Amino acid sequence: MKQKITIKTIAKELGVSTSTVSKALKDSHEIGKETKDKIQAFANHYNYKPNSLALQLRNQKTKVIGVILPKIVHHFFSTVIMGIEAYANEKGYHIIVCFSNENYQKEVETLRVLSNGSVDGLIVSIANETLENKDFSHFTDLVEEEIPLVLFDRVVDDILCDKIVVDDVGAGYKATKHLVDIGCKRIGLITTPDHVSVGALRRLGYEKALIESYVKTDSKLIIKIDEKQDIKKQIERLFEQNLDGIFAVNEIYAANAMRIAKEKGLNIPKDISIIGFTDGLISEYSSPSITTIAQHGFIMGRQAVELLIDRIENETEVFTPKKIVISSDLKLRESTKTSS
Amino acid sequence: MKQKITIKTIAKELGVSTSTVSKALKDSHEIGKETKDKIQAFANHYNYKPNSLALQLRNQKTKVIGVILPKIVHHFFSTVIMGIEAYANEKGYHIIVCFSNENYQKEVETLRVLSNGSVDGLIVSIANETLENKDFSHFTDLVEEEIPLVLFDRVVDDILCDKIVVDDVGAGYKATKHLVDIGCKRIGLITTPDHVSVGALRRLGYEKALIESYVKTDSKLIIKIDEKQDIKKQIERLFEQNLDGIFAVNEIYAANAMRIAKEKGLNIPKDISIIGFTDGLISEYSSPSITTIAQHGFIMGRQAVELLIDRIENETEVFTPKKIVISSDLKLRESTKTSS
DNA sequence: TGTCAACACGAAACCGATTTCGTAAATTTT
DNA sequence: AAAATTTACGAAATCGGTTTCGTGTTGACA
Repeated sequence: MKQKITIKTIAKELGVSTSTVSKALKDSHEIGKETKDKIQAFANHYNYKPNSLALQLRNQKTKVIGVILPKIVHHFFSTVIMGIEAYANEKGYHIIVCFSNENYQKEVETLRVLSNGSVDGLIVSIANETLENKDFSHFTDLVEEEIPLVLFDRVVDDILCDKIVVDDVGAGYKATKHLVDIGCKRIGLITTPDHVSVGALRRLGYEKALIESYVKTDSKLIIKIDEKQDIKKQIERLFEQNLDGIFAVNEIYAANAMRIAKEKGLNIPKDISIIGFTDGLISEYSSPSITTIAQHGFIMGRQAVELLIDRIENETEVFTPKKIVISSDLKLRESTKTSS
Repeated sequence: MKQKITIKTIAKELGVSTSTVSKALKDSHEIGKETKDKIQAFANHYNYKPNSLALQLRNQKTKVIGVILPKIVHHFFSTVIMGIEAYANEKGYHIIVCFSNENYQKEVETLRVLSNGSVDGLIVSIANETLENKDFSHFTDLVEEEIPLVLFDRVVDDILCDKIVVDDVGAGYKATKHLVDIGCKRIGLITTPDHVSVGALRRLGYEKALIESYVKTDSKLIIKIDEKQDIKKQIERLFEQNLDGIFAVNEIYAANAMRIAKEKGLNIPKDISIIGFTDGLISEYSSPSITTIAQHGFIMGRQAVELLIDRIENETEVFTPKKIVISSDLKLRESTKTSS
């Protein structure tokens, strides 16, 4: 890189002190008009830009927010990023995005690297592996250091910090209830292993809806996907059961289920109704398009960063962790019957 | 945030100088074993982490790469990010991701903010608006300052820097040629306005394939989508023509085309074959699944960052801009006939 | 016992800014 | 004309590290 022009360069070149340059560039009244003009013209001509590292060091704040996501090739998470970035920018912050790739070690490492002054605060959605092995000390350490932290979507109660979550129970309930309402009697659930909290919560909603509607729950109708194995094969086993409705806790599962149903010659939605989760492009563009729970990722991201910036800028307040629940809507499309 | 523990704190607490602490923590031979142990134990106990801003300032490098994308809720771009992040991490770099949202002003602003020392180099895919109004001075300024810059996918020749592109002409040719080969006679093209270079290039490939196969090109078969208006309506107009094949320059256009074809009662692929671009989830999960040009975003990202880090770490070399062309493959699926 | 090297550590400069405080010169006040 | 005040600028500290260059204390050797 070319030798950057600094305040020192300008000072030497114009035969003044660095303090004079600094003040002149800030249009301070302390500096005479002539000197000011001279300095400003010079700086302008050579396209001087103050070194942000120096400023960050001096001001003890970076105006940068760290974001750690389990993955990015995923409609929900990329939508959340958009929400975060939009509001962050509005407030003069930038975001540095990292990915844990659902990997515990990488999450620990990334957290370590980002928590050494590079960022003013962090927004994180926890990696699956971490949720599985239940070791959250890297997060509690962070809380200990009082580094502002907001968790979203995948959260755990043990970590004392602000949280933004979807009303997963409510969403699971809404979806299942709708299936019941349109006349489904045997509703399958395609979910994640129990350690993924969102999956477990959505299942709770599913069960609640069934119980409330006096529909028998049947563990044979519930299938927990192990993502390390072939997803489609696992879902196929669900179709050995007699089904007239499916609630899948994400888009991919729903799309897979739909494909299998078609392969089996079932008509969607006449023979079987399907509801997914996450209102992504698959749901929108597949045919039939998939009725789904819309998660409002953009709003979640925005809320998360709003909360975080509030923490960063109002440190003085006593700390009482907030938990914001974002409600989610059922978006009716073609994969569900319109009524019984 | 809690008062961070610094080298100064440790020095004062243990009654030594900061230089001693610094050296002790680096296990320098200059420091006696006893002192070293004492300092290391103390630092360890209080979980001392060197302030990265201070180091970056001193070393005059940040080990951070800035990435500016037009959008993120997009399979191709998020895949590219993965590729960038993976290799960057391997090399000890972090990435700070920003979005132009296809907006010229935001691109200028973001570039300005990132080029003041926060990053060692930049990877950018140019915003549509910028391509349209053809003002690239914010990029040429960057080149002027000799800040390492790599452009990918959406590039322009006027900017003298490294570039990673897809072989868009070749890809367009491949797709169209395949349609011809399976017997399509009237092949529609759904593309972008001309200022989007990738769209224009893919069209070139399309035309080349047709000419080569002695198929008449017909401008009525080519439709340029204005994304500010309703996409589906625009594509519907294409169906007023007699068609037996469609090449769409992205997934969304292809999915829309497929939906319209279905609505018109056409059988895919019997009545009409469709090929898309970008191997995203839509192509994979729609039914029929869409034959598509796979862009290898991960590889592109990786190549881009490889090139960039090479530039960053070997500044001494004379600068001759490289242009790497990533070839793309046709991924056959269900939306095209298997043969004529 | 004087000399020299090795050892263990500290002072100070540096990275690029900001900001407080001090001060010479100019101007105003009395 | 002496005193007070304003003007216009510079010196130096600071942010949190690293690194070069001393330097005082040992111990070994002649």
